[in-house]
Amino acid sequence: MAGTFQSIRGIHDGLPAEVARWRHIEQIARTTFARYAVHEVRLPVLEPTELFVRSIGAATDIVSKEMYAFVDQGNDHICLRPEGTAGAVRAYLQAGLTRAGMQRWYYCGPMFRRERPQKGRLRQFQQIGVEWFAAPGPVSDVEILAMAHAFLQALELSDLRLELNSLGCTRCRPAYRAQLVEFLRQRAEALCRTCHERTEKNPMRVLDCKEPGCQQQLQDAPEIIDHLCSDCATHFQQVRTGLDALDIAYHLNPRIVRGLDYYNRTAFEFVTDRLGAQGTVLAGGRYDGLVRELGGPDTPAIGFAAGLERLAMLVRESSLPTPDVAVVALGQETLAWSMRQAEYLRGQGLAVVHCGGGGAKRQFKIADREGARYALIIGADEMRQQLVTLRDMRSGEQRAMRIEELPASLTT
RNA sequence: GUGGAUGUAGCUCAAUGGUAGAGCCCCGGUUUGUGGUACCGGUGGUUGUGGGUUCGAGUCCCAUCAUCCACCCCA
Repeated sequence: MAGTFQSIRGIHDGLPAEVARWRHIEQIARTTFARYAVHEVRLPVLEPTELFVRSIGAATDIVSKEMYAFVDQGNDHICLRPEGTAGAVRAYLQAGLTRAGMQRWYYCGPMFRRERPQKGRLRQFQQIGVEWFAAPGPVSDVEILAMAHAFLQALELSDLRLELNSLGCTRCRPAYRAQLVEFLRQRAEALCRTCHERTEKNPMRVLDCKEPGCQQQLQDAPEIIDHLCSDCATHFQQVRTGLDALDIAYHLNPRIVRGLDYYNRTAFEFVTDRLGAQGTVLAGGRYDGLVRELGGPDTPAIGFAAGLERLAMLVRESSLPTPDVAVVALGQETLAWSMRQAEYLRGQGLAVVHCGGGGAKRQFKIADREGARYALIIGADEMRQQLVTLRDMRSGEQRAMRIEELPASLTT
């Protein structure tokens, strides 16, 4: 269509068929999360830019080149949120909830990252996110994983696998990191160009490089799992024991690296092979240091985010609800009365469309296309007798009745 | 940000450099009170956009925009 407006690149419309799928997923999230006593929050889409610089990390791709950040008319530096966790922590602190005990939150809403679009990657996308604050022990890790698992199960998503890792903490990670960098530098010759950059910027990323040549070099690379401090090792072991107790299968993947700086200890991803290169459908982990980093007290926390559009690509076709009744008004003089009957039925809780009057054939075609279960035929004859004719659009059976009888006669 | 593929009717797609077509959808008719089948007819296009080459461009060239796929990154 030349000359018409187009949505911004990578920002798509949610049309009815797609939204039906989203609603289905959201509804399952709500019912699943409710069983874990998790409560919904609705947080701003606009946040101070600095919030993400401080939380996600200035060096990350998200902050350094993907944020929709701008200066507004009042000279404030604000941005469209690229993810949900930082805003949730900000709200948690702003509301003074640090002494209110464990907070279990979920949210659903749009996030924004200015990336190159591709399958499963949009510039505006929706996340269903969960954040638990003041959630210290491995029990929280296990339970939030169990909840994510239950959510995906309820969606009847098959061939998803859970990959699990521990990223260590500020005590054990630096030493490991130094050891890894040392290892990588020794092999720098054999590594690809991007891995050279990663060695300096984010060495753990080198581990999941897709170059076969790099992977070959990395076979005996040191893995964080083997270098956890005793607290982290114990924590991780307890998480694994808990998952086993709940019969939740997982693969240890020592090479999972969470992209955002604030993660520590437990990191996890639910992954599918059905989505091409963007196979992570739900991912998260522990971020014990973030609340403090943003000015609050030491507060252990854990969370995850699921990509709504990615989930929607995996969920089987969901159909739009169709009307119960389509009103066919025959003859100009019946129009007003027919609209009153339609309103009456809507008042009785039925979904009703009016076919707009005019030719009978045209209106029945509309009733058919709308997928209405019944047609309600109102002609001059019916109106004179204060009756309506109900036609079953599948069987073709018709029956005249008073409008008040109609709702009860549909119950089958 | 890098690379590759693709843009023709609402949709899916045709058209050796020589008058832009089909199927589906839509609208109408055969049936002025009966849909989903059938038959008949009809609407609908600056060929994504802007340049260039040519007597002539949907077709060749350049640029640009968008979509898709991959890298990168991530949900």
